[in-house]
Amino acid sequence: MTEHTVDSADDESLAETFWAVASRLRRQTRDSLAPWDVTPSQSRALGVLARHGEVRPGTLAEHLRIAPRSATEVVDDLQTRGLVERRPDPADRRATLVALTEEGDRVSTAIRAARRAEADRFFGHLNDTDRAELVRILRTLRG
Amino acid sequence: MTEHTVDSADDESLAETFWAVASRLRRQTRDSLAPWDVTPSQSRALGVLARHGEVRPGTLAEHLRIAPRSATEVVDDLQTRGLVERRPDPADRRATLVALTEEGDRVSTAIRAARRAEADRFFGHLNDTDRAELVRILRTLRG
DNA sequence: CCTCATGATGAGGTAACCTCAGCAATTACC
DNA sequence: GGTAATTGCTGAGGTTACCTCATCATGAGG
Repeated sequence: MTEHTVDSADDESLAETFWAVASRLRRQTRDSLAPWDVTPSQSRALGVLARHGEVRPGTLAEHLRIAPRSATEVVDDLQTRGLVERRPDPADRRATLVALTEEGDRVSTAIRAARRAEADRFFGHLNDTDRAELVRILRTLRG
Repeated sequence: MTEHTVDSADDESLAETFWAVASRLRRQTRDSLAPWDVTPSQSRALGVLARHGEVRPGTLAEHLRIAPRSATEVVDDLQTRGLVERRPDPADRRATLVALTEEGDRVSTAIRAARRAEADRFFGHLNDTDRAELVRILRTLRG
């Protein structure tokens, strides 16, 4: 009875295995983000902002591949935490621009480092070849 | 402006790519399950029941790698849909056994086929070698 | 029997999405 | 230059899939 009681090799294989990995990664990510009180989806948004500078919510949504309405939500959360601010888009008065605050910038840098460390820990069990293979295959699947 | 505006190669790479794939797969799975009005997590539970026969909620939880309380929930849902039934465990009067009903059995068989087809469609872009590689690597990561 | 562990579930909560409806500003077209 | 359609954002409200904590019954060991 010491056995793990986890579906293993007998299984629906690919999809099932994929999800098992996904949920392990999700938990680990959540934990590694805990020090900043930032959720995974918020951290993804911070990443986009750090990479692209100020963007409109709709653009953010495209980058994150979520519905525009959902981006509004993430921005709301980040704003209450003081990590981003909204300002009017001078080019279109319907639109808003979302930008990192100074603290948002600091936090996003810290998180970037932490995420890198975490990814190393998670994917570090793989040797370089396997890691490269994995990226390549996943890129194919991403579509 | 026809461009996809999607973070591509410039990226946090592995983890990000992984999640992009995950969400594509999630959507597709959801859609492919629609004909039976069954959610992904329910279908996973059905799969376990089909493979292992009647089990206690707690055991189901272990197989699905979720908290026991959450298994109760999935079982509730499946029960309202008439796909599983609960019966007392003759060996322990605290416990309950969850088993597929006849319809649950039929549905789970159908779903198994559909999921296989769907997985083929999704992972079918890969050649056999890549598919094998992917399984192997994911198994390493699953822990 | 008395205590402690275990199995299930009620209560209540969270993250991360979604759709649909509505308002405001812009653009397209005659 | 005036109406019509479109675009950008957000309120309202919903869903899925989880979670923890508390409770209650039963079981197992001393």
